Amino acid sequence: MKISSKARYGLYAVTELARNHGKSISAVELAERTGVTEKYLEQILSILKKNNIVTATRGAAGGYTLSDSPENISVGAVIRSLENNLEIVGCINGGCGKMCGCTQRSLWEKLYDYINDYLDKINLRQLAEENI
Amino acid sequence: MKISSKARYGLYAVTELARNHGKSISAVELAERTGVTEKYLEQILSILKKNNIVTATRGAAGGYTLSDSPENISVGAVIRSLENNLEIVGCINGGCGKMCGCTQRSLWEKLYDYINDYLDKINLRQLAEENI
DNA sequence: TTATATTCCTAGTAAATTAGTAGGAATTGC
DNA sequence: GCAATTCCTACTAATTTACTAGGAATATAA
Repeated sequence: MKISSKARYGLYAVTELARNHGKSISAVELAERTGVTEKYLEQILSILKKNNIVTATRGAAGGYTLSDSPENISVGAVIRSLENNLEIVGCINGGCGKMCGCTQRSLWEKLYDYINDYLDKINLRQLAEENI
Repeated sequence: MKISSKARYGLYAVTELARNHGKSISAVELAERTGVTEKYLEQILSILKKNNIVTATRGAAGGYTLSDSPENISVGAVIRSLENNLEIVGCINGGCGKMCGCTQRSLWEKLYDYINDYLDKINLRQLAEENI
């Protein structure tokens, strides 16, 4: 149960975009500033684009920008885009008489709700200003 | 960011022990009831023993019991024993001028505190009685 | 129109972690 | 002594994560 580096790297990138809101920053530039390799960061940014967190413009002088102002983008939205397994455990042995996920279901459901609530309360502006 | 099956299986096992508090149950028996293979469950139980969650007695008629009454053992204690990565992200690029974990440190620290608080509020008795 | 800088797309590989298997030694109760 | 058990350790398989790589598509500017 840990945060993937993909999610952390993505959060680095959008934090940097939040600090420069309005400007378009290329993947190369973001890679340099965050210390993540360009190609890997491109993939991460493409996921963020699909999830409408960032907007990309192609061609020379292109790059990435936040799709909305930093205070309107929650850390939760970013993390949910990049973190694959922030999900509930299903029923493992459906109706087989053994123990199954159902005993624990409510436990994990609530836990994930907690996590999401917490992450949704923090926005990129706060993160950029290290005001958490 | 998901709960490992090791942790879930371990929680199955201790839940079953909680339901039969006082009795000693063998790994074979527990494996049968939970649907986890015996050898794997043995390993899980040995970790729980090291963390003083369960007590084992060897030899014929031996088996496992909870080290304390179910209401005194929190789900958090069980999960922390079995889940390797319930931890804070350290500084990744120490003082290198790139972005590092420190920007996000407070974020993840608080998140993990939240998670632990939540899991510590629930004890094995509640889980056994599905009273969550 | 040509060079250049960028995003975009996809396939592949390497590394790490998780999950599970296996065998047998040590211990205990009958 | 035998049977049932925990305990210990090494190994393998499967899955996921993390990255590498190449090049097509697109846009800008000289």
